[in-house]
Amino acid sequence: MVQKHIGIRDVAEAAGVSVTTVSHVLNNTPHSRTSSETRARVKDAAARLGYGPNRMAQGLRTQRSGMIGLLSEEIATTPHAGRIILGAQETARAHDLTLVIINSERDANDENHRADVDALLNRQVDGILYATMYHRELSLPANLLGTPAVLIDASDKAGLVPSVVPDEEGGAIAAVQALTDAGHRRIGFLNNIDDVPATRGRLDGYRAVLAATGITYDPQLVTNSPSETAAGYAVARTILDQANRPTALFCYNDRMAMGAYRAAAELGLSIPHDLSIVGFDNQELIAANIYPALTTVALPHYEMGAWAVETLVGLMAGHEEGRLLADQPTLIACPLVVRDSIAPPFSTNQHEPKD
Amino acid sequence: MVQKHIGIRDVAEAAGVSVTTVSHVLNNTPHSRTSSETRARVKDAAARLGYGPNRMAQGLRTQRSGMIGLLSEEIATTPHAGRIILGAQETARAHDLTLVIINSERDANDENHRADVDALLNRQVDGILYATMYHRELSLPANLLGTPAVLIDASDKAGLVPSVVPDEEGGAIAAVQALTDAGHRRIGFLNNIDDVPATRGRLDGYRAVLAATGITYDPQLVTNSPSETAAGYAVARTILDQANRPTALFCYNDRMAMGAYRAAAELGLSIPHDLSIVGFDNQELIAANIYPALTTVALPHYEMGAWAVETLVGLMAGHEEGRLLADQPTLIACPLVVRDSIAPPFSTNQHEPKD
DNA sequence: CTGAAAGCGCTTACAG
DNA sequence: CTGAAAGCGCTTACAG
Repeated sequence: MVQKHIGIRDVAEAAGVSVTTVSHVLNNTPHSRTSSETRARVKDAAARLGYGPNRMAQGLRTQRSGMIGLLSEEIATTPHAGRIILGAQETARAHDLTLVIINSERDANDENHRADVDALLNRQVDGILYATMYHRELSLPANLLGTPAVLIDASDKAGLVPSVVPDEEGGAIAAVQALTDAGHRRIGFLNNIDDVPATRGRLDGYRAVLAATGITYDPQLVTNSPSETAAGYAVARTILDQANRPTALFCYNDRMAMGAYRAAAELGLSIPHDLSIVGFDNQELIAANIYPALTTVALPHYEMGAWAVETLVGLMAGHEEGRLLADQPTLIACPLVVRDSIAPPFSTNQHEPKD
Repeated sequence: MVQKHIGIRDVAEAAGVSVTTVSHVLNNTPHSRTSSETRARVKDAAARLGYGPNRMAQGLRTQRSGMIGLLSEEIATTPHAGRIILGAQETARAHDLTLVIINSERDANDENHRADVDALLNRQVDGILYATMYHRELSLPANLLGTPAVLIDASDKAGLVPSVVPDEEGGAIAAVQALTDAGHRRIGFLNNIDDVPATRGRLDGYRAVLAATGITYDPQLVTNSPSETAAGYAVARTILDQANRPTALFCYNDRMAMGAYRAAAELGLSIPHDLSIVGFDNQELIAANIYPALTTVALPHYEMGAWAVETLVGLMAGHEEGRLLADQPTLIACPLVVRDSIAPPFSTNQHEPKD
């Protein structure tokens, strides 16, 4: 039942050649010549026996494992993780690289991170991807610096390692512009309260659109609160209770938008006709299932995973461009995902106006 | 900068002993004796140099890679994936095993699956975890059978490989019982329309509670529709429009429950006072953020991942118990997660009755 | 065009 | 109690 695993020697025997020759033809070794007749015999034998090279032996010999490690924080805590992994995994596979995933502990300290990196290093990974599960700045474990590495959804305080992050400002611009394009001038912004890049970038985007459209920035319309549904509800209630209330709300994330939906319902405001709402994150589960479906901005998780692997591959090949990328995080666009939560202001009739 | 990677020979030199001795003390080789003085010197040298064994060399020599492969379908399409991975990954780590993840294509056919398994086999994984992203029955690629393997959230038609699945019936019992315990007798069930184990199991659970409570099964109260929010809304509207409408709804999943929430709102029914609702899946993003927060049944993804690795480890060690598990899927409990969507029927006052 | 041989970094009988 | 040596399955100068 358990047939002995077949190796390169078995192929050589079956083809009546040396293992050297088998290796040459199967790897297409450059500068090696083999008669096409021999090549055929070898390939045939390999296929017939179902031979696949032992990657550990290969790796030991070539000093390249063909594996890259993905070190991620809270892999499962966030619904985003999957798409980063998917982007990294598919791109890795396209390069014939295997992705090894290691999850760092929730309350990981520097020592834990060191240990995680060491675990990967002992596995002889050729490079390391370091992903955090929301966009932030961090200082890296020292042992990461000896190996090709790239950061996902995080940037390196010291600017030594290339990193890729979402273009928060651009995403906010797309969101708010969708609102101004629909004719809104009084636009509330339920911002996060944490001092993270997303909070700053999305505010910048909001202000940029206002400025470009000639709308005066009104601090009354901007709030900072925890980025949770409950806080979103509370803050939306407050902001919508103003005499001259906004006709549209830009929410820091989809969960806050969910809270805003509830506030609107309680106030008898119909979305989008009495109130337009745009979110951020594009958490499908919420955005696509809430009623009406939420127009929001997508975080480019898949793309960041893919970009990171491509860049890592370049670094591993010793390309210099990779190193040049290190001092500035690379921004990936956050596209607007249009659903049903935006309409022109005061469009009290149930049907979209045809124009 | 790039210090040459240190190997066992460096440690041997530094400690003034042979590599054999280093290997013995670092691995705690059974039946090997080493003076405690030597042991100390070796350990000290290893620590000082920051030595970690090259796992590829180790693996090549011992014929065990210390890696297990997780083959998963649609790793990122579902929010569940993360918790399966997390459970598997943490358990693997506890056994000093590394998890290698490979994502099978969305429209994978048998040939693709064979190729995925081969990729893992070439990596010399010691065992394979095969996860589908929703509970179903499948036939396995032939090349999987030569290696220790266990199925997650899926069962093997041929009964050759151990598998772990959620206890759908038990979960449904917990859900419906929560309703009957609150005093409900007319309980609608918005079931899925697909013929999958969850559809059958959850219906069985529903009927079991009814039978145990002496409530006659009323087919009018049970629907089959796609398990989406929109269909959940439509079906809930219909079922709640009946003259003698149910006082509670058991929903196949949280998305359908979300649709039911909307139907209730439109009909002016306040949850939970006019209508109690219980869901299934415990998709945090929905269940915890919807208002009122949804009482639902959790799928034991983390636990399934952990169980699978434990079982795989047993299989790899050659334990016979593992093999015995193969003919019947192992069931893991689906616990009820109590939130705010259940109340006694006709509890029209806004405050919970104190008793 | 083809092959014999060394060696990647370990572990493990075996000898002393 | 300690060490010399073989060998895991490959690749790659090198020789012919």
